[in-house]
Amino acid sequence: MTDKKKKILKTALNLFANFGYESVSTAKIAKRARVSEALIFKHYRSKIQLLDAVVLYGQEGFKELVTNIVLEENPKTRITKYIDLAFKIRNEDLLLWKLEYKLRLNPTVTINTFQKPIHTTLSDAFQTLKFKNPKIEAQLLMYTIDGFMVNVLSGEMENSTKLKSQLKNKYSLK
Amino acid sequence: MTDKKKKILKTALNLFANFGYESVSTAKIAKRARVSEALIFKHYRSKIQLLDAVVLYGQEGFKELVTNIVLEENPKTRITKYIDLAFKIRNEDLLLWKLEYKLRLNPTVTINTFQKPIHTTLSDAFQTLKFKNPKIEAQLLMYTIDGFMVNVLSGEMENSTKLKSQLKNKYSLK
Amino acid sequence: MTDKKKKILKTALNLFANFGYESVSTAKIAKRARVSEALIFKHYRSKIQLLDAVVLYGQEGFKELVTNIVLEENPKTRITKYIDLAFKIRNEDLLLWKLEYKLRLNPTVTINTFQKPIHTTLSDAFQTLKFKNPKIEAQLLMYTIDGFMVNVLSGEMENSTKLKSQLKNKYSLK
Amino acid sequence: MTDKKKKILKTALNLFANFGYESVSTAKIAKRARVSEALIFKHYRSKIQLLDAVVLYGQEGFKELVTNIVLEENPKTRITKYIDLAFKIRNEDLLLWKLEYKLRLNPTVTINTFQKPIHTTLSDAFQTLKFKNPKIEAQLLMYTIDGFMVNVLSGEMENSTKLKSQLKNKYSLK
DNA sequence: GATGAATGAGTTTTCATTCAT
DNA sequence: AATGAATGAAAACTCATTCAT
Repeated sequence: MTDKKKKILKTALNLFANFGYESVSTAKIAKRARVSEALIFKHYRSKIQLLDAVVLYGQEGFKELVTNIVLEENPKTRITKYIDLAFKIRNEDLLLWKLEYKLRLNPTVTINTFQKPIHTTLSDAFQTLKFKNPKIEAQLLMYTIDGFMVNVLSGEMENSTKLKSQLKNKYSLK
Repeated sequence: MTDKKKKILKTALNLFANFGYESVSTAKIAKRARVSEALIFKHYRSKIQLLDAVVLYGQEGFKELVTNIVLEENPKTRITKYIDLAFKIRNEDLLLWKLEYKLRLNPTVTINTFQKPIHTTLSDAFQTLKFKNPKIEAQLLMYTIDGFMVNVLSGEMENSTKLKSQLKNKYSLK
Repeated sequence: MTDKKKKILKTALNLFANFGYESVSTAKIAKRARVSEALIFKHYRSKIQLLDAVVLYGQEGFKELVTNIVLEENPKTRITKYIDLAFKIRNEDLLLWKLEYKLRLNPTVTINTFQKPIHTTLSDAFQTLKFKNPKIEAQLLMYTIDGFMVNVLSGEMENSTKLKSQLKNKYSLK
Repeated sequence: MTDKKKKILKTALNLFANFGYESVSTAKIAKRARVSEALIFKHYRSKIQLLDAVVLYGQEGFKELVTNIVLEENPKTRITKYIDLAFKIRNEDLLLWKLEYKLRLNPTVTINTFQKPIHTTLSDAFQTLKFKNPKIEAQLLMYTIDGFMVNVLSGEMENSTKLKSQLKNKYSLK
């Protein structure tokens, strides 16, 4: 992957995440990435396939995070890790998350959200911890995190430390 | 408000909610509403002001729901009502919710989300019920509901009955 | 002629003269004249016919001025009157002149410029005064005035007193 | 500058000069120039900037003419050259003049009319020739030429030979 | 790999005009 | 006489995409 090809990808991620796929023209991407508009099409064939590539590239980052959770043996730690995920997004990952949630509400392109493996592994953890209805429990926790993310990503920064500890308390985590 | 003017508003709500503001052209709205494109601009001046009008029109509906919660005196019932809100969206309101959440992530236009009054009233309820950190508690509940909504609105219909009762259980509601 | 009909005419003159026929929409005229757009068409049938009416209305004013020159018996006074014409445009007539010259360069509508009678009467005056080539002489004087007008109307206010006396000097007028 | 880009410029000059900026649509220009409408905007960004470019392109031509007058040492010849300017417009320059005068009355875009340098150089000539009030004299001559131009450009072709010689006579030029 | 030139189909918006009341 | 509602056609401009080099 040449420098310019990568530059296009990163610029597209940045713009799509911040302004939405529809609001960003290929011309704008080209300008920001300091490449010709034609090059975008040489490398990615169409705007939608560029989005595809961006999403795929983003998913690389997510995969790592998910794996880290799924492979955690201790159920409490596993849940803790999941919760921590949302509360300490690395700056570089912020764009990925923004795009992810935008695409969930505006499914321009099919994305793999890793929702299912997360749900499975959390259900398993709750079951091991003898929670009633572990599947439902996992679902509810995931919703809470989703809701938190949506709010954070739309710009409202909360005092997340208190939130996190209170949430962990609910599951007797520290 | 003439029939056609209202028709434009409803059509716009429908299309904006389902496909997003950017993806819907005024031509498409006009066609679906069976009016001339020019009429949209006669009545609403610009596409963005049409969105404004749509949002305002939508908010009318929300106001009622929020009032119903805020005015509830019994704290337990108040929280229950809030939870129920998300779990039994009237079909006619579905579009409003879709648009609301789309706009939250893509703030094309400033919307009043009623988040603040809801938070205040829920905090108050939790305080009355002697919960620790009632504000945080309210916040977390709201996130859970938000997360649920996001998932529901992006098309994943869950077995919501179990979810609802489990969630209510957490707050010792029935 | 009703008040509103006249208001439309005057507003149209004002706008056409200042911004040009093409740049002024019937909507703008209606707004400024505080009448409905439809009324313009009730009274004048079309935008171009409104211009026609405006021009005709303007010509009323000109006719008077021209007559005043043509009927002047003394040749020197006649020429003097013509020169004075340009140098003391009444404020109310300014719009008429603006429109006149705009239409001369952009003949949207056929206008009667009174050029011919003026030329005839000036030629006659110069002949009486024994000028060589009185027709050409008249033509040249008319050009000078035209040029002066074009410059005045495009906003460049000159120290016209000196100009006038110098010009009159050339024809031994005072 | 590619062929098509130049073609657009020339076509625009032609149409703007003959029909006026407002009356000529970009669609018409594109059609006449046998290019896509989009290309106009690729090359010139907006209709008004196209006019800008046209004017700039035109001014190139004028600059030459003006220089030729200003650099003339002999005062009589200098004035003669100025007068001749108007009386023998090269066919290719006609469009430039039309546009120039149209824009003077309808200042859609700021144009450099070279009025000032011409006035200075003519004043100087008249002073050298011991005319009284050389500045005013220059002004009057310029008005006469302006007036002549306005009339010629609005289509009234006069027997200009006689006019020219009579005008020159006034300044004892041949 | 990279670009500048070019375009067809679309975008939002404005236009002059008509019609029912 | 006067208006508000309504429209077809056109306006300027943008879009994603192709192609020759």
